[in-house]
Amino acid sequence: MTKKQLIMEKALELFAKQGFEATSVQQITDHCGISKGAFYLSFKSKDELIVALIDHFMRQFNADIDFVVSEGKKEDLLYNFYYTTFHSFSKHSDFAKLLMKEPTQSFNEELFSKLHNYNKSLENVILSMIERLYGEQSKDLKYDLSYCIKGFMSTYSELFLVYKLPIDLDLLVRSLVEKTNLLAKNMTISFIPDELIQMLDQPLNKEPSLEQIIETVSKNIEDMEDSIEKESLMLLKQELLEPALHPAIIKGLLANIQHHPHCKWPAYLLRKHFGK
Amino acid sequence: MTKKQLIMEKALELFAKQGFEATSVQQITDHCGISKGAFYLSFKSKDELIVALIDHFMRQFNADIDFVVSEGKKEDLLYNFYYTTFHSFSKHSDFAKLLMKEPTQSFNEELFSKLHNYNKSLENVILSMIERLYGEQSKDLKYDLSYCIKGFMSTYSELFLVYKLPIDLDLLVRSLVEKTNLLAKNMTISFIPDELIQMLDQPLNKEPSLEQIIETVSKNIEDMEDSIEKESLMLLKQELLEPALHPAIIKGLLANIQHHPHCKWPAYLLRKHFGK
DNA sequence: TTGACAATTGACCGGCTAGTCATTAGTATA
DNA sequence: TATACTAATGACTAGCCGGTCAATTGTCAA
Repeated sequence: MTKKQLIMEKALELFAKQGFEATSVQQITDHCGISKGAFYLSFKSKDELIVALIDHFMRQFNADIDFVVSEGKKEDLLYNFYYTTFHSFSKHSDFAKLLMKEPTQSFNEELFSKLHNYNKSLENVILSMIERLYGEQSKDLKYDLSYCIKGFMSTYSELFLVYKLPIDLDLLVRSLVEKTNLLAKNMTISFIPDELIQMLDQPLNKEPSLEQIIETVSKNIEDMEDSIEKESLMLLKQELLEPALHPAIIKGLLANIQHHPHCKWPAYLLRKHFGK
Repeated sequence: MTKKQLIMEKALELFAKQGFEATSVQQITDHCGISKGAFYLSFKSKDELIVALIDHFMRQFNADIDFVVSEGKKEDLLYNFYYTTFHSFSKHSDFAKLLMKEPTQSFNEELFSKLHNYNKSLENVILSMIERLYGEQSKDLKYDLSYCIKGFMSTYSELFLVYKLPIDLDLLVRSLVEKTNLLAKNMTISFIPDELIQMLDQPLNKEPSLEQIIETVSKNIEDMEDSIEKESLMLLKQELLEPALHPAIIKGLLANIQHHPHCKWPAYLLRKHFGK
C-alpha cells in the first residue's frame, strides 16, 4: 500500500468520526504513525486530501452502479441496483458517513461542484434505469421517481450507518423494490417537471475528453502492481492512442479489469468510450 | 429584540452558510456589530449557542406539527402535515440548512442525544398520524411508512433548500400525499419490525415532569413583552401550581398562546399536560 | 453634578491550526 | 566504503481559535 493510500484510509476513519473540519492534519499523521511533513509529500493540502477521497470513492461507487444497471436482466435490475447501493454503503461505511456529514454547499466551491456532479451522474444512472424498467409509462414521472429512490436510499441507510443496526439486506432490498414498483405503476401527480431539472443543470456536465481518459488511465497504471489487470489496462491505453484491436478483444480486456478494486473508474470511462 | 435573539439570528445565517465548526465567535460578533465580550454575556460558550438554536427551532417545529396532526379533519391530515413541514422548512430555511449540515453523531454527546430525541419526537408524531389515518391496516408497516415519509421530506426539501428553486407548494404536497397513500394501501413487505425500533430506544425518552414544565413556562414569561399572550401564559402557570380554573377557560387560554411565535413550545407542553 | 452600578469593550491568554523547510536517516549504486 | 540520491522528520512560523477580565463607557437616582 502506498503512503497516499495509507493516509486516505486512516484519514477517512477520523473524518467519519469527527468530520472534516474538526480533524487536524496532526491527528491524521499521528493516526498513521508518520510525521506531519510526510503528509505534505503525498498531498499538497488538507483540501486536496478530501477531494482525493471523494473522487476515489464516488468514482468507484458510480462505476459499480452503472455496471449493474447496464448489465443483467430487466427483472433483476431494481433489485441489483438497491443491493449494490446498500452493499457499497455498508462496505465503505466510513465514506458514506463522511458523505452524510459534509453535504450541501460544502466549504470550498470546487468540492461543492464535484459533489453536485457525482450526484447528477448518479441521478442519470437512476433515470436510465427507470426508463429501461418503465419506459414511456414513466415519462412525466421519472424525476419524481428518482427522487423517491434517492429518498429511500438516504433514510434507510441511516439505520445501519448511524445506528449500526444489523440488517437483512435481502429483505430491505425486496421491500424497496416493492415500494418503487408501486410508485412507478400507480403515481399520477408529477411534481418535478423537465424545466425544474434543467434549472439545476446550468453548470454544464461535460463528457470527459479522450485526453482526460488517457491521463486517468495512465495515472491508474502507475499505482498498480504488476498483474493481468495492469497488462489489460496498458493494452487498452494503447488502444486509446492507436485503435487496432478487434472489438471482441477489447471486450475481453474490459472484462479483465472490471472487478479489480482499483480499476473501477477507468473501467467505467473505457466502457463508455468504447461503447460497450 | 434581546441581544440573545440578535446573536441567534445572525449566527444562524453564518452557520447555514459555513457550518458550525467553520464559523468563529469573532465572525458572529462582527456580523452582529457587537464585541466579543458581549457574546459571552448572552451565552456561556459557542456550544451553548447552537444548543439554544436547536432547541428554539425544533421545539417550535415539533409543536407546529403536533398541533396540525392532533387537530383537523382526517381527510386533510396528511396534506396539512406535509404542508406545515415544508412551509416551516422554507420559512426557517437557514435553520433547515444547519440541520442538514450538522447531522448524525454531532460533535458533542449532548447535542447528538438532543437531536436524536427531537427526531424520535417527530417520528412519534408521524406514527400517531399514520395510526389515525390507516389504523390496523398499517400495523406491521407503520415504521416503514414513517421512514418513507421522512425520506420524501429530506429529498424534496433539497430542491428549495440547496438549489433555491421556486416551488409550487400545493402541488408538491399533493404529489406526496398521493405517494404516501399509495404506499400505505398497497405495501406488503415490512422491513422495519418493532424490535428494530426498540433497539434505537434504549436511551429512554422520558416525559417532561411538572417541575420542568413550570420552569420552561417561567423562563418563557421572562422573555416576553407585556401582552394578552403573556397574561394567558402567567394564568396557565398559576394553574400548574394550583389547579382552579374551569376546563373551558384553560382551553381558551391555550388558544390565546397557540399562535404566538415565542409560545409554541410551552403551548405544546401545556396542551399535553392539560390533556387537550 | 456626583456617585453607584450595570453594560460593554477589546487587548490578551494559552492552545491549536495548516503549512514550511533545514536537517537527518535510509538506500542504492559505484 | 564513499557517494549521490530520496524519504522522512519535527521544530518552527504566522495566524486564528474559544474564552477571560481589567478597564471603560453608559445610565440613572440622589
